[in-house]
Formats: sequence, C-alpha cells, structure tokens
Amino acid sequence: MARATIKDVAKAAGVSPATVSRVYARDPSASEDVTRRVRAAATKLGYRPSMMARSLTQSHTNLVSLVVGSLQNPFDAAFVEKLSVRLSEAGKRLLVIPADEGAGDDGAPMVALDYQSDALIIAAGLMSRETCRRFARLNVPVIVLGRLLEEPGVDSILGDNFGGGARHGDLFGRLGYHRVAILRRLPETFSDDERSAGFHAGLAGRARVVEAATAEADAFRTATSMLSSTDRPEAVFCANDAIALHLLEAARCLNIRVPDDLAVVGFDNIPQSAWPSFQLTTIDLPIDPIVDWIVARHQARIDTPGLETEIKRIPVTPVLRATTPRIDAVATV
Amino acid sequence: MARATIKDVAKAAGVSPATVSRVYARDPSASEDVTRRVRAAATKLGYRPSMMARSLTQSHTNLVSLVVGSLQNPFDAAFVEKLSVRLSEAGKRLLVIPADEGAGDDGAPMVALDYQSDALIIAAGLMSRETCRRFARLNVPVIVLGRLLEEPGVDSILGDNFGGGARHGDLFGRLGYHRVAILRRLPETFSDDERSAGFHAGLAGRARVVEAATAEADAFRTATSMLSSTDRPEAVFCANDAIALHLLEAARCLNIRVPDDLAVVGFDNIPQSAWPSFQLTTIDLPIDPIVDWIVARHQARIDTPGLETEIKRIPVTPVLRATTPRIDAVATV
DNA sequence: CTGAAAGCGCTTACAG
DNA sequence: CTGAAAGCGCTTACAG
Repeated sequence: MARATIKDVAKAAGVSPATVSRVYARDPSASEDVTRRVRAAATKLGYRPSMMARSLTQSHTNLVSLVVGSLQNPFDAAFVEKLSVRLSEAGKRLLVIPADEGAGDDGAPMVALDYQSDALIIAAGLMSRETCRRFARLNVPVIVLGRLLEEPGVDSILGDNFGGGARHGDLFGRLGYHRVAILRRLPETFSDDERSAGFHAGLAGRARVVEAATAEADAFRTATSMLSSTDRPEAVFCANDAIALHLLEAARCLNIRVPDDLAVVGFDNIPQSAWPSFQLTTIDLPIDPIVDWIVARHQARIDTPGLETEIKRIPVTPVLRATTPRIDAVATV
Repeated sequence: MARATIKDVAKAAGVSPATVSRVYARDPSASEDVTRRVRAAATKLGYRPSMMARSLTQSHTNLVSLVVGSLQNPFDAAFVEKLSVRLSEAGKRLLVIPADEGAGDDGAPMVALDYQSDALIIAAGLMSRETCRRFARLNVPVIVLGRLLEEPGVDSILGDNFGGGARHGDLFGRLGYHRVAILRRLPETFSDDERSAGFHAGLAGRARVVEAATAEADAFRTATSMLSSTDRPEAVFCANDAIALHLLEAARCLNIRVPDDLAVVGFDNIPQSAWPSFQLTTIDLPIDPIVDWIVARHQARIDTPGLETEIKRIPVTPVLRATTPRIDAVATV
C-alpha cells in the first residue's frame, strides 16, 4: 500500500494541497477550522509529509552528515551519540558516513552532497581543497573536528591540545624525569602534532624525549615493546587515553609498577580512565561543549551565509590521578 | 552558487535530460559517444545526481535508519560502526535516530518514514503494534536486534541468549557454588530475560539464585552494594560484559579476590574483557554475523516483499578466562 | 483566507 | 538510440 500524500489529505479534508501545506508550515493565515479538518484527515490517513519531496522545494533537508572513522575509542562513540541526540533535539538527523567510503578522494564528503545535507561534520579522514571550495560555493557549512583546515567557509573545533600537552610536559619536568617518551597515534593526527609540540614546550628540555607511534589496535604490542627495551622510559605521555590504557595493561603484564617505576599520562579523560584499575592521570577534554558548539555553529552558518572562518578552542583541564606520583604543588604552566 | 542539475549537464552535452538520466542509470541503450559526452560535461560541471529528487520517482532511497540508544557499551558502538561500513559498501547510508527521539511513542521509527528509509533497524526502544503494521503496509522492512517482535513483516535477530546463559548456569553448578547472583540491565531487556532463563535452566537448582538489576551507569555502585552484603554471592552472572567489568572493579576495591572469593561471568565478549586486567569469562556473541545477516536480510525483503517472518539466532561460544576457577572438563549442556 | 499554477530535479513509459 | 511529456510529493509566489 502506498503512503498517504498531501493530495489524499487535501481530498479528505475538502481543501487544496496548498492549504494542507500551509497547515504543516504553521502558516498563520490558515484558518482554525481548516487547520482542524486537515489535522483530522492527516491523522486518519496516517499522513506524514515526505521530507524527500519537501527538500526538493526547500533549501534545507534537516540532514547533517558526519564522516567518522572507528568508534572503538569511547571518546568517539560518545561524540557520535551526543551529537545525534543534540541534533535530534534541534529537529535534525544524522547521516553517518564511514571515512573510507567510496574509492579514493573525498568519497565520503560527496555522499553528504548527494543527500543535500545542510552541513557536513568531519571527525575523520581528509578533504581536498577543491572539495572544500565546492562546499563553500554551495553554501554548505563544513566543520572539522580535531584539525585545522585553512579554507574559507570551513570552521574548526579542537581541544587545547598544545596547552594540555604542555601541562604534561611540565609535570614530567617537575617530577625530575630524564628519559620520557611520547606514544602517539598512527596514522598521524593533527591533534597529536599539537599535543606533542605542547609537551616539548612544557618540558622545556628537562628530559630526553623519544617518540613512538602506534595504531590503536596495536597499542598493547607497541607499548609492550617500548617497555621491554633496555633504556625504558621513566614516564610516557600517550596521545590519548585509549592508548594509555593499553600501556597500563602492558606495564601490568611486565610487572612494572605504576607510578613508581613508570609514570603514564593520557589525553581525553574517557570514563574508563577513572576506573579503580586505571586511575589514569590525563587531560579532560569535555565533549558537551564540542557538541554544543557544532550544533550552534552549523546553524549560524545556515542562517547567515558567508560568515568568517572560525577556529574554536575548547579549554582542557588536567586531572591528576594515580598513574603519576604526587607532587607538592602543580602550578600553571 | 546553485549546484549543477541534470538540465545543466544536458545542455552542456547537447542532449536531453532523459539521456543524461540514462547514462547514470547505466542504461545499455545509451550510445558510447553520448555517454562520453555526458560524463565529460558532468565532470566539468561537478554534477552529482540529487538523491532527494531521485527518490521522488524511484521506490528506494538507499537510506537505512537505525534506532539506537547509548553507545557507551563498546558492543553497541562496534555494532553501529560495522553496520555503517557494511551498508556503505552496499551503496547505502545510515541514518542514526536516537531511541528517545520525539515525544512519546514511536517518534524514532516515524523519522525513518519521513525520510522514506528503505528499511528500519531497531537496536533500542520500542515500537507499537500499530506502527509495525504501518511499516508492513508500506513494505518497509523492519529488523529488530535483541528482541522478539511477533509481527508480520518484522524480522528479529538475537544471540543464543538462552544457550549462553545455560552454559554459565551449568558452569556455576559444576563449580559447586551455593549462593549465586544474576546482575541484569535496567531498564529490563528481552535478551536478559532469555539469558536469565537459560542460566536457571543450566544451573538446574544446584544453587540459590538472587537477582538484581542496574542501569549501566550505576553498575559500579550496584555491584559494590551487592558485594558488600553479608551473604555475598560466591559467583555472579552479569547480563553483559560492560556490567561485569564494573563488578570486577568493585570487587577489586573491596579486596575481594577473583575467582577465589568471587567468580564473575559476563556476556558479549567485548574487546576489553580480554584485557590482562580483567580476563573475564564470558560468552562470545560475534558482531559480524549479526551485521551480515541484517544487511542481507533487509535487502532480501526489499527485493521480494511479503517474505515470511524470520527469527535469526546467532550461535554463541563460551570463553573461559580467569574470572572463574579452572574446571577439569566443561561439557556441553 | 484559499486555490490554481508553476516548479524543484529527477525518472519512466511512450513515440519515433 | 534519443527526446518530449508527464509525473513523483511537495512549496511558493500570484490571484482573488
């Protein structure tokens, strides 16, 4: 059976399709009587306006596309969940597009265009300059998470990666370590570049630093080999908590005591980091402000096209737990 | 600037819109010469067919809607990720709808209808009989995960919850426990009913069983109070791994040795359960077969409407790790 | 306050 | 092999 259309409702209510449309658009010119009849007919027929047809005549679809990678990291999973909820509260829907969609370049962002998304949010993967321009020309807002994309019309939102890294660097310096390590993500990310740079700045040469990188799926193995080396680091800054937890697991297997023999710090403050088994010292990067800003900002761009590019930084807060030794006073960097 | 339409391409290629349409539909009647010209013009103009317009004339949208709850549980996050990837490989897109969408009843499923989804997958939340019927009438396949919905046209896919529970029950019986507990989810789920029933069947009266329920967010607290009671259970069957991990954390805080003073088993086999810190005995419920079946089944229903209702059971496998004592021989129930 | 008409960007018989 | 026409389900000026 075919779904009820606006014509069916119009016929049943004894009005024109235009009138039905007005009732649904909450056009104040629709009379009370007619509104009532239309609503009654619609309910009886189970009518729901087709968003597909509507988007053909209107400039928006209420669809927001999100390009994401893996949801293995609880941080990313929480981001997707919260974004979908907040968007839904605003009457919008989330189209989830895997970052590796389609062959080659920009396959994923293009899907957003195919479905006439009102906005595109990129949490993973890349986007060519050319495609950025195309979105700008079509007035489709693009918001990038965790990366700085210097293109007109493309906004970015990032945590204060440099500041967070600097806190950790300074902490390691004050604790008097001489051999420290950074364990970052593979493939390399922009955020880790910033976190690493901040770390070096905060450490200010007080220790020798080695850097290693690992895919999150390999983190346990990479951590194990890092901790098995002869001149094992005294302290490790992991680019995110997910990796840090694997490092803690590896240390446990190797009977390395934390924080006595090894200090570990992470970044993000995912819920698991607070668990009794881990008690990971980390940097809290709150998700709610990120989602709030994305929802507000994409709407602002829809409402007033041509806005200046904006780069939003979300403040972070150090969280000192049990994977680092106590320190008498930890001052601001 | 407006996006290029089929008319623009037609004009640039010197053909009619119908011809352009045929080229994109891979209609064999389109001549090579014309195909080449159309493709060239399309590339030059950056033309992409509008899925919104297309879905107005075609019966499908290539959109599949998924109603989900929280993604805090790694099992759910992995499910969403894998589903979106597999769907994308099949040229389809995932529309994510939060289960609590819209006021009251069936708000979430209705969104699927608004966007003319080709199918609806329900991983959380409820759906009224009436709405089920509506989907059936409109020939929109509905697939429910983890629940049995006895409605024509609605398929269900579940793990072998009873079988998995029975394995655990039998294990506890063989291990000679006398006071055991079940810690289930709140709000109550159909899967937990089955897991619990299976557990009782497998245990076959060999131990006294108490049941408790908890929201996943409260699991640590609930577990702590369960383990603090005077007649603490000797062994606990947690309805899923996420809860089991919290119980292990609680035990650790209370200095209860696992498995000597307390045995713990879970369900799902999420990656974290295999971590050295946890080594949780559990039931492996593999996600890939679930996703594969959903993708194949929804397509089958689209291809041939009116198929018989199907209830798919995914086999599970016990995984014995370190949260239960060793047992000489664990036979099949 | 309401309706008839045109149009959004496609596809699909129908001719030729 | 290709085009003109009609139509998908809406919305939006334009009349009245």
